[in-house]
Amino acid sequence: MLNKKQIRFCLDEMEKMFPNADCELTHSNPFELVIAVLLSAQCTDVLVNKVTKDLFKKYKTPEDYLNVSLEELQNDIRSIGLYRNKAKNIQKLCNVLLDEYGGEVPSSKAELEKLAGVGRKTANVVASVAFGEPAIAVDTHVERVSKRLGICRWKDSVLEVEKTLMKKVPKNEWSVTHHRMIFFGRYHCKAKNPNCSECPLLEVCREGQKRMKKENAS
DNA sequence: CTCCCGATAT
DNA sequence: ATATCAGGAG
Repeated sequence: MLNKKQIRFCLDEMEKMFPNADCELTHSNPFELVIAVLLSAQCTDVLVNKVTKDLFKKYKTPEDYLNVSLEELQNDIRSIGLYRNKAKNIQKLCNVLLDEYGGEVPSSKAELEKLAGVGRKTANVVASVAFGEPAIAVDTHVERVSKRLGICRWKDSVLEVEKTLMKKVPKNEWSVTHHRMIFFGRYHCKAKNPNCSECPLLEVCREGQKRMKKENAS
C-alpha cells in the first residue's frame, strides 16, 4: 500500500498531467447533469454528449420527459445502450422531482440517491459538480487507478475505495482529485494498454512495475 | 450475483 | 471477436 507521501506524489503528478481536469459531460444546469450522468452508466462520455446534444433541445423540463411515451424516450436514447432501464428511470425520476421537489433537483447526496437510476456514484457526481459539495465519485476509472497504484486493495468494493480515498485525500481536494483520477485513467492509465513506460508514477506504482518487468522478460 | 445493451477501440 | 465504457436495480 502507498503511504501518505507517495499518495501526495501521485496527486501532484496527476495535476501536472491534467491541470484542467473537469466534468466532460455537456450540461447547462443540475437537471441536465442528472440526466447526463444517469445516461453515462457503462457508456463513454463522448457518446452521451452526442445523444444529449439533441435530447436537451427536445426535453427541457421534467414535464417534457413525461409528455412522451416510454417508447419515444427509449428511441431518443437508444444508441446509449441499456436504454430500456434508463428511459424508465428518467420518467420515474421526473415524476419524483415534480411530486416531491417542485421540479428541482435536490442538492444533498442522500436525497439524490433516492432517485430512480441514481446510485451512490451518480449522487456524488451531481452533488460535487452541480452543487459544489466535496465528494469522490468512484467510477470504473477511479477504481482501476486506485487499485493499480496501490492506494487501496484489489479486492476492495467501490464503497471501500471511496472511503479510503476520503480518508487519504484532504477534503478540500476531493473533487479535483476525483476528476484528475478520471482523466488519468481515461487518457493514460487505460484499461487495455496503460502507458506504463512513459508514466511519471511508475516509481511508486506496483502494477506498473509488474507490467514493465513482464514486458522486459518477453 | 445477474441482467440490462449499443458504440467503439483493439 | 472481444473488452470496455463516468453503474444501478432486483
